Amino acid sequence: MDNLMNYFKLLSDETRLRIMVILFHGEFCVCQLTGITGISQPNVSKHLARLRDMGLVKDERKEQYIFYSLNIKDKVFEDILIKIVDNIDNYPTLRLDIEKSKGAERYIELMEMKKQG
Amino acid sequence: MDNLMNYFKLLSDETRLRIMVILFHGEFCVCQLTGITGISQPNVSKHLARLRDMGLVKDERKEQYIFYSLNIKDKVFEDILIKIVDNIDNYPTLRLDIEKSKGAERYIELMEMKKQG
DNA sequence: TACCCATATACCCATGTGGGCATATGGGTA
DNA sequence: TACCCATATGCCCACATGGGTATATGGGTA
Repeated sequence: MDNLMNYFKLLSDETRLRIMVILFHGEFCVCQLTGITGISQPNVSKHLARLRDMGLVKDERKEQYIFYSLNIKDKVFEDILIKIVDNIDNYPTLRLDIEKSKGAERYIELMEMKKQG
Repeated sequence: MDNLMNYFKLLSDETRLRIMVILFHGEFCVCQLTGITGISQPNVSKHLARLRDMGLVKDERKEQYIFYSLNIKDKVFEDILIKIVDNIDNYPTLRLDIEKSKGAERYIELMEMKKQG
């Protein structure tokens, strides 16, 4: 039951709920998640760390970026997430995040452009 | 989305999670919930009040006892609860609560006996 | 009215939490 | 080696939360 409660605690925070739902739709790096959500980079990182420590998310470095993706083993928790995603139209913020996530390469391009000045 | 987050926050607390799962199986008064769970009466009352304020639970007085029952209108939330109950065997504490709830009249009888000395 | 009893509330404490900001880390490259 | 940059972490603050104990409330009954 502790696990179950921890899942709910994780989803009870807006930042984490948004991150989880975005990651449900693909893998994204920190700068993309920051761009999509408008949440500060340290904040995104901190919540990702919590999700990773809970084993719900895994990370993989690709060149200079670290990509996160879901890593859910608990069937009940997975079904809960699916339930949310299936009803995404009820949750405008989540819906908008998903829309923006479709153009998420943009946030990496912005990083590259910034480097080249 | 705020509602969704509130649902998760409610379920992230052990006391409330247990109460919700018990109420899923019937209606019970405060003293029964106290007896089933072993949680103190003020604590049970406080959490019931929060659940009532969220509109997830309703109360009805019957003689000297106040019975609480579920009052869930949100389909997503209802499905989440069902998901938990369907997998109750994964959660020993919840399972034990349900077992004890089957003999919950006992806790009312104890109250009556106490009155008569 | 006065009392009883099931339930609700007030107050206190210790603890957990999220966010902002500054800064550390560490892999890649020159 | 030294530097750059994406990401991670530390520290701080304000605030919410949960539980315990004591007490208030309010419906029923005499």
